[in-house]
Amino acid sequence: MPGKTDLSELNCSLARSLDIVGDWWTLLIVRDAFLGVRRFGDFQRSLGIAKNILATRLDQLCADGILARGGTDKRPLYRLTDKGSGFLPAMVALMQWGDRWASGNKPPVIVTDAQGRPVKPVRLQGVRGDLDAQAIRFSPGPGATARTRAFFDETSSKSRVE
Amino acid sequence: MPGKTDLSELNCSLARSLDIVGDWWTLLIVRDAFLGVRRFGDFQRSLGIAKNILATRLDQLCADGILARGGTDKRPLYRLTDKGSGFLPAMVALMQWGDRWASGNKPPVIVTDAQGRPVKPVRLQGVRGDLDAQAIRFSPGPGATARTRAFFDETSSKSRVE
DNA sequence: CTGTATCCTTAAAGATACTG
DNA sequence: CAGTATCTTTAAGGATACAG
Repeated sequence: MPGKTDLSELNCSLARSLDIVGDWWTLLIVRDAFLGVRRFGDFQRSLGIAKNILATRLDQLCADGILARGGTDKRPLYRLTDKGSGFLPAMVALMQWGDRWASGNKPPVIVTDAQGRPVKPVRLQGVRGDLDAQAIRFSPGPGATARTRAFFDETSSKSRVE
Repeated sequence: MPGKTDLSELNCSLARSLDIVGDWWTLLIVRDAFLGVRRFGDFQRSLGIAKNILATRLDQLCADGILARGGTDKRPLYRLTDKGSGFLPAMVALMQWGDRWASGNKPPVIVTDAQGRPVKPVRLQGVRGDLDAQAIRFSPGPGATARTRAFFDETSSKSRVE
């Protein structure tokens, strides 16, 4: 993977997320953190990840403010920050998509509320209710670059022709 | 990246999702597809990706049933299938997380309904309303392996002690 | 237990040239 | 326009040994 693409250049919210949390191990570590894993060794055994890899990921996750170190210096605890906890909807949406579309088997993990009642499938909601892919639109936002605006102009003009 | 970790082994819904859609280019291609991009060349220019890389990703996305080829053989169109469209909640949740936590700038892309009304932040919903990270629980599902069950036993017993 | 420090290996990105 | 075919490079994973 030479010269790993600099996604931050792409001026895209998705790319910015992926830049932080968009590799396999990182996401899986976050998942484990949601499941209650706190210790270095527990992450390691749970994931079967090499120790040096885990160490760099944990460092990065702390640097990015997704995990915070607690406990003692010799025996740290890693726990989710608010930023990390805020990732829950995205993570569950990802899991649900996998359950729905990428699995012959039944889900290995069930997400419920504290009383064991099911969590509903994550949906997009507008002011008048649920929205699906046909019901939504994308448009250049306040942070859009000229390039992004040009992209939207071009894309929408094309869709008119097709 | 020698011997790219086989996530499917992990028996995790998240891992299964990541196995399919969990690399940078793939996600970004899917994003572009949601934005209305349909042509090989448009993907290429939009993403600045090498043609050989794009070709393999597009092939894989078709093989995985996320995109489907239309148009002519000489001039294919790539459009989202239902499986691909079903990824929308996850993608928007990822974008929203990036907007909220990984961005000093304002979002470059705004998601709205067809009337231009805003899409609400994606939230987890239980039977009684919104749920946050403290309000949810994970438990072994019907597809859980013995290993997964053991993991849950151990994790929950530890959290009692801490 | 929680890491560091090395070394090795290789999958995969990128560039480029070529084809129908 | 939409790829295929090579070739080269290199970032990053894995293993292992060692340290506080």
